[in-house]
Amino acid sequence: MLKLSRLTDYAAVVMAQIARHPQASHAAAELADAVQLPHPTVSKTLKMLVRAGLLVSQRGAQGGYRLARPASHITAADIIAAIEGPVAMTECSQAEGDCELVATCSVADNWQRVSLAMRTLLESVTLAHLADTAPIRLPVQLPIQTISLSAASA
Amino acid sequence: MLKLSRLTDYAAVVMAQIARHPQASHAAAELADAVQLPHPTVSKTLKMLVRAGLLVSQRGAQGGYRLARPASHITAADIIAAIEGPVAMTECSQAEGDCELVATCSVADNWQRVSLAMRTLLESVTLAHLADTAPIRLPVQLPIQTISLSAASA
DNA sequence: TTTATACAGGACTAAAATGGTCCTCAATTA
DNA sequence: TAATTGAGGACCATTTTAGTCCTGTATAAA
Repeated sequence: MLKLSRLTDYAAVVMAQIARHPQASHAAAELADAVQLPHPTVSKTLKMLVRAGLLVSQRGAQGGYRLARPASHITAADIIAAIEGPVAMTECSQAEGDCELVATCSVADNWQRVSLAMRTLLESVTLAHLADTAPIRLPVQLPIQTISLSAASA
Repeated sequence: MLKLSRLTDYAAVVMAQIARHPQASHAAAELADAVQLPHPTVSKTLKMLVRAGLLVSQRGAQGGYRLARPASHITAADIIAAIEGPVAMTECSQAEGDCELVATCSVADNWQRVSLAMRTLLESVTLAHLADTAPIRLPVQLPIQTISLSAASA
């Protein structure tokens, strides 16, 4: 289904919650309560987001989490990558490319272009967009083949 | 990783193989040999593609598979949907929407817009594109917010 | 009519990913 | 020093995925 994992969904919701109050430090318990999800799960998600460099944490009383950088500089691709690893539609779209069929695979090139387009799309959506209640605008309604996406432009 | 399942990859490769020789009927064994994948697995994939209406099959000697319609009318989204079900990034982007948190979920709207954009992108890529060796062109390099994607336009 | 070919459908298994919980340790602050 | 709060990782149950195989059925050619 080409679906995000549930944890990624949680991550987005939690990040949006923090983004709406960027000054404050948010404890895991507080966030779990705010988004109506179990504490351990939210906590796990937060730790992943810290490791990915999207959040900074502070221990101890009055500690908690806050954004590592402005919401407008955190993208949907960042959040997805923090939980699921890099956005890549196929094995061979990854850097390491451990698919041994690349040689005989006739569609690898074009799948990778599609994959790149998806990544570009996800990079164009920021946390500020997600947290906002106003509809975001996305560049996808043009007829195909009007605009070039060369493989080299990555 | 927002990755396609391996079977979906196989499906794309097999479909491309058929698309390159649209007149002939292709037996599962022949295709498995052509794409260098095990017969049972290719066979399973083919059956799924038939059930999704992307291929038509003929039994018996000289039977096999061929495209149900021209390659230019089969999209990447079709192929993905045939194997993995409808393209939807989040639970709540699906029709049935069995996520009971929608009410409290603050990002549902915008995730659905992103999901829609992804689907649109995948629908704009055809099997003819995938099977072709020429680079495809995709509409994703525009700056964000120049073009509107309203939720209602689905 | 018979036989070989080739797909249909589904059962089945092994392996991996996912979702979720919990425990112990470390840092910070009042 | 005690209370708070995150870090890290172990752990388990469940689901998904990948892959194989078996039995049945349709078709075409001999």
